[in-house]
Amino acid sequence: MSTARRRTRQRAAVEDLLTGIDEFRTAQQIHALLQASGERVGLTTVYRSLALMAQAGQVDVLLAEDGEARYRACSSGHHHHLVCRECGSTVEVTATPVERWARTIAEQNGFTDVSHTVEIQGLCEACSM
Amino acid sequence: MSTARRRTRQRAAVEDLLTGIDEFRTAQQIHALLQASGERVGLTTVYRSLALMAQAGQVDVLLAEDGEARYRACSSGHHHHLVCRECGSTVEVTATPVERWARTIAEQNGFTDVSHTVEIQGLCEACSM
DNA sequence: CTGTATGCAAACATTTTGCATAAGC
DNA sequence: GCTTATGCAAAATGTTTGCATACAG
Repeated sequence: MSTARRRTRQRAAVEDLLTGIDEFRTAQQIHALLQASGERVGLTTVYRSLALMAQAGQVDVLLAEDGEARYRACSSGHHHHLVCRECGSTVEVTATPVERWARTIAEQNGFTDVSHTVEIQGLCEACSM
Repeated sequence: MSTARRRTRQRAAVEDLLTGIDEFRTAQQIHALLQASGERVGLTTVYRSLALMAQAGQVDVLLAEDGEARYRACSSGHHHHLVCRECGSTVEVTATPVERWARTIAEQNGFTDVSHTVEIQGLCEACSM
């Protein structure tokens, strides 16, 4: 039953790349970056590694408006993102007041088993110049 | 330059169907429902109609975790949704405190031109029984 | 009549899967 | 050596587009 994860070159490559970037990147971008840096990793493997990491909570997944998923290495624990529309750079933020608000609203409407999605988009300082 | 929208049978069919439902539905579901009700409308047209309506603010679009877009006729004006994970039924909510919070957080981090995404998921009363 | 709308089929893009091979433990 | 991981090619999915035809104004 234990997932018995194996440490392979390609898996490590994905992890290493991801920890070196603090912006959200698509699976295909990550694949391209690996190729560019000389690592030979199949696109399939990139997808599979990202899926595993996401499940393990090692990366955060964001669904963009064009339906493409974007990945980023993130601190564990519950948090939300302030993302730059232009360059994809990210600030992790906590939203304690929002958490409370969400729960209250949900309860008032008879909803249970509540979760939520909060995200702020904008232009970061560098990109707004 | 004016878009000169034309009133066609199929366009009306999509609008009518949508106003009769208060749950989020995918384009393909909408297409299937139209077929089932005897209306002959191409899937392409459904997509095109929904895109137009979304642009005009007549429907709200939601991107699900599986990358599928979901549509729903909505009140105009800025609002957010409390959605049932199970049946897709929806309650529109306003989030004034959250708006303020989002703006503040963004400003504190030097972000401008701010927008946000807020959504609450849960199980509605009917589905939690 | 002129130009927008439709619908089919084909194109597209992203992600997933089947299966044989390679490799970790 | 048993089992998981990889990688290619092919499939699956959701959506968009080219183009000839139909129809609204």
